[in-house]
Amino acid sequence: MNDIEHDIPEIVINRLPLYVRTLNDLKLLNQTTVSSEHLGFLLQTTPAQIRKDFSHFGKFGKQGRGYNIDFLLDELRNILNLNKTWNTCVIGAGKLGQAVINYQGFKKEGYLIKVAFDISTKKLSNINDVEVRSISEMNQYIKELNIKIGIVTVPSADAQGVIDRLVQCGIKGILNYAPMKPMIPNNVSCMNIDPVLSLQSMSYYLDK
Amino acid sequence: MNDIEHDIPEIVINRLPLYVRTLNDLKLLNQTTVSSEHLGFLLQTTPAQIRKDFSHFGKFGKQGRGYNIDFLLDELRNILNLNKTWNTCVIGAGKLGQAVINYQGFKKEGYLIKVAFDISTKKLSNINDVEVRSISEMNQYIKELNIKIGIVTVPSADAQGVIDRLVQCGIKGILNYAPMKPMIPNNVSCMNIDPVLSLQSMSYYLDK
DNA sequence: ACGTGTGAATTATTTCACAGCT
DNA sequence: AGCTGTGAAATAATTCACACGT
Repeated sequence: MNDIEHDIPEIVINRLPLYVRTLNDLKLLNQTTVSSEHLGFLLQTTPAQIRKDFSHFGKFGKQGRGYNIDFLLDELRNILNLNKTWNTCVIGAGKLGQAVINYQGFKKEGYLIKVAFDISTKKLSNINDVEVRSISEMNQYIKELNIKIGIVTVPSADAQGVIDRLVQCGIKGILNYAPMKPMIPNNVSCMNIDPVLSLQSMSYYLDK
Repeated sequence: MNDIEHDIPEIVINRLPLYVRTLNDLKLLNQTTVSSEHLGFLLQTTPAQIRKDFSHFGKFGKQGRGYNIDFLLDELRNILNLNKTWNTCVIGAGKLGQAVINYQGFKKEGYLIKVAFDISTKKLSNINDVEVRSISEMNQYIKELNIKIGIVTVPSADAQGVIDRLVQCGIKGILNYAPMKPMIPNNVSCMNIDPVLSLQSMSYYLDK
């Protein structure tokens, strides 16, 4: 390959955040360099895979010396567009939505929950400093607050409708907590979080 | 292939719960049969993949007629060991742990949270009818209550220690909410839930 | 001597395409 | 006519292995 690589496999993209996370950990331990061997050990993967993954984007290492952690981190964060903050909103202010809003892990990584929406006008209030607005005001808020990511925490039956509206509002990414597979246009990306599916996959192995 | 197939790819196992979920949805709509074509449409995958996935386990369909939903569901649920309930425990009774305990989706699918553990003796009490016990009593409770799955909701720094203890207590499956990749012996299975990783992968596509 | 970057080889996964049953 | 189950073919992903720079 020569310069800029096109159409990188999704499976590779999905591993990059793991590298970022582990490099952050190493940095906190005052490490300055790391080899693909060591990174592979920490992530229980092969050095070859790590080097191959990086090779899609450029040459980040030094032969005989490994990778400079600060440099590699910055490169990976740039590739993933993490060197900026992203404005998000939560749709569904029930128990799950409240838990998501109260979770501090998003903000820590630059994903800011700017507003929440719910159909019920009863629970219009604040959750952990996040205003809860009527779902009818979605379009206005998403545009005014430059929100690019929607976090869906409504019941399964309502999720497709909510997602359709989000897409119409110009949302570019959806994190879907509803246990269903939404239909999404292919200029919008979507990741699904369903711990029950994980438990069910796991159950296959539990009797072995 | 002939009778019982060995060593089925994990990627296949991970898709089975999606089929189960969708078949349940169809059942609620009073459908009695489904083709791989239709199931593929609902899950945005190819009919060939679905048929190939099933073929690892047997012949569940009828040529020219598709699959009987009740029959297929029962077969898939048996393969995944879902036709029973699983006892679980939650380790970490902080905000995240409380949210997990309050989430009704686990019980609905047969994953029963029988007890929670925490180091802090201050918060020893009940969360949604689930007793919170000291982490020092873990071994005793896991054995007495026949708990096979541990749901880890402690901070990242404590997770490996907790997981090591769970493994020593004979736990067979771990659902890990801590944002780290634990070291696990290979007779124990582990699935990780980290919504931040999903957002970070998604961010790659948001500028495209 | 160490460890990256990368073509080539290997292995895994998906898709094709069609014989055969209902 | 419709649709499964499955070998064969095609594509994708991983791993090997080594030339080469530090």
